[in-house]
Amino acid sequence: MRIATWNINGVKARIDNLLHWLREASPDVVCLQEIKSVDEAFPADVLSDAGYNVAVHGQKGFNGVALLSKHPIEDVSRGLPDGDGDEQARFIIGLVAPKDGAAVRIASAYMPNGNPIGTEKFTYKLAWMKRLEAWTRATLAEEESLVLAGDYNIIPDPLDAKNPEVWTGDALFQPETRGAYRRLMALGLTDAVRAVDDNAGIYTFWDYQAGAWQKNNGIRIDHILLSPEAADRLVEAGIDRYVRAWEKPSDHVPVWVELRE
DNA sequence: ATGGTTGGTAGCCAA
Repeated sequence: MRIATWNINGVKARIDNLLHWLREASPDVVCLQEIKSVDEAFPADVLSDAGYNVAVHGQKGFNGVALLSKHPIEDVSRGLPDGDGDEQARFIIGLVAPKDGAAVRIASAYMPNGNPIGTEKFTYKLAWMKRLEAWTRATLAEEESLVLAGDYNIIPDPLDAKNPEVWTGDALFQPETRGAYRRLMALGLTDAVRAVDDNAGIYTFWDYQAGAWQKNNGIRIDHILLSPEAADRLVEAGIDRYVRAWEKPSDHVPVWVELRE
């Protein structure tokens, strides 16, 4: 099963790119972030015509996440399922069950950006990470194939930025942010891309400004994290960076994993 | 060099 994640920065502005990439890459499941759409305006019809079931958790103007799947999506939850609620639409999870294959529980997560540091936005980011860690700890006890995919808005390591020194004052690279990510990973998750390639220079985001793409001034902030049961099934992982060179691109590109049945 | 670009929305806010 091929599972991808992509922050598309507006589903309405990106629908042609999305459909084009779906035809080329043909993923089984796609975790979308920053759809910037309410549920009613999400283009479920054209995505259904393209062969995908849809589960959406949207809001007006900002944020918003969705799951697309060639297989049925069951047991859908919107928002982090810890009962605490959230004014911002940042998490959706469902069980994807192929007819003739093992099921995978898959989340599409859009972590808070957290900038600027020293404000309530950064506090919200750290609180959100803490909630995710607590929920993940409890959920890993189920010993299922679990895939936590999304835009983490976290640069885990200096290797994950072309110019790490320019990110020192940024919420994406703060010691508290990286510490929260390390605690999450220490629960026993596997970073799928790093499991197959530990080289520098692997990025998923290039800013629109100052010619970042042309200079390859990128960062790696979109991650696919696997439970031990899912990691046992890991075949391959990759980043579709060619999508960043298309007309009207998102500032993020798709990241994907292939899991054996 | 504290810049500049995009999306959603209707003035700026978020990234």
